[in-house]
Amino acid sequence: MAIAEDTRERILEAAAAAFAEKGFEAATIRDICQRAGANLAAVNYHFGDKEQLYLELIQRAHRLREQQVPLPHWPAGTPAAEKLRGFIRTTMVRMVEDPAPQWQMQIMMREMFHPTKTCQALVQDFFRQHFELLLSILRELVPLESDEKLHLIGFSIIGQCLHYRVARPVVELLVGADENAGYTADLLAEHIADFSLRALGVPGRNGQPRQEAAR
Amino acid sequence: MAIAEDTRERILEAAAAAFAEKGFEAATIRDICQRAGANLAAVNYHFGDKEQLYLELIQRAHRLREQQVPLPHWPAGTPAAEKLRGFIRTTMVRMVEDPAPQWQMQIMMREMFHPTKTCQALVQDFFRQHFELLLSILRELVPLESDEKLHLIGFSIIGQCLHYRVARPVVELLVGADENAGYTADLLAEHIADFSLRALGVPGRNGQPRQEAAR
DNA sequence: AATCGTTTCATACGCTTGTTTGAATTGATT
DNA sequence: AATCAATTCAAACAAGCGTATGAAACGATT
Repeated sequence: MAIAEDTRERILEAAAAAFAEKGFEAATIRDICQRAGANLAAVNYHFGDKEQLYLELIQRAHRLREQQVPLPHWPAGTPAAEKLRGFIRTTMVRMVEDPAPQWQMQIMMREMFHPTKTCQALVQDFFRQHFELLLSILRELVPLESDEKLHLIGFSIIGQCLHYRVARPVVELLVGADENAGYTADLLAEHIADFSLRALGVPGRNGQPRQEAAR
Repeated sequence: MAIAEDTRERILEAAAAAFAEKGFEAATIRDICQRAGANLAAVNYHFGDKEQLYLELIQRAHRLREQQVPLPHWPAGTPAAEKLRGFIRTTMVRMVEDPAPQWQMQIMMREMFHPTKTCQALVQDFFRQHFELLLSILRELVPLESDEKLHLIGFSIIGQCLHYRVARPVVELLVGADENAGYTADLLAEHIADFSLRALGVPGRNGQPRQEAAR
């Protein structure tokens, strides 16, 4: 019983790594079971089949995301610009950092771009949650813009963040390994926030710095 | 002879579609040959094996890109801001529009994010070319910034563009099918250019419009 | 100590994949 | 009309995949 739960857990761990690395079809049950030190038939016994194993993993990823890197929640009166900075920072931590095993975000991404019917709903509201929060901040920040314009602005911000997850190999190739190594969540988040707030015509933290700032 | 060249060509066409849709491993030779109306063994006969067929396709994509949507070239004295607008517009056309069969960009992308050793070099300088051009424009636009900062700015711009290729399913899901249908290369390019130029502190076309602009 | 439900294991089945092979077909050249 | 290289074809191959099965091993309960 205790042992059973144990191999179940080991399989989930191994599957997480495998699915994140190679995707659903490319990852093989044989590889997963070998990494988990379990028998080939273990997946069938504990989960039924490959797809249900994957489904359970997605649900787990969804749950863990919320616990480990919750979306920020601000006290009333927080300036909208500060909220945007917080939002971007949280997003970047989720994108590039490794506080929890990073297979979670990796799988959510893969699931979004190559959807599996089984868990569309789950992944959908994961992204919708983020987007709605971002929109509410933007509405506060530039109340005069139309909804359509706000959507575009939202994508401009998300696009900047996503780039460092989705195109990381390209980034490293273009700036070199050293500079790439310095791209921490904090550094990137600050740049993206500065860039975006300026684009929105919101003055920087100390009046309007920049020009001449970095060297 | 003439017939042989013909099936060779048909296979290349079919393979382009298949690889772009499903990627290298997921696309099957059987499917490709069926679409091409050729025998299963035709790939082996004309190309040797699956990988060499893929390689030939990448080379072709690389060549065609240059011909069909060349990077813009400006007369001396063109304002840097105008160059940036042109660069972004060209990029967006390559990203979302379908002037040539769009498998070309699709395959280049896939090759970048899931590299195949065989054609790293080819794909690398495809991206490097773009990036260097963008950097040269930015240097002209904000000459006071350091190279590191320029890299970040470059990624902010590319990230915004890439988003509409890489995350298009998410985009459609978040704004609905109607609004998504209105996202032409022109519309998106103009937004991204406005957004980015403002972020760089470069005044818009007519002084400093925006706020109250779109409705 | 014997029993019984739970979990592991080795093995095999059916299917799809990329690749190979040797015969059939074709179309131009002699 | 005969010949011959180039091309097509049906069929088969080994290898890998997800899944299914029935026997073995295990642990708690009687």
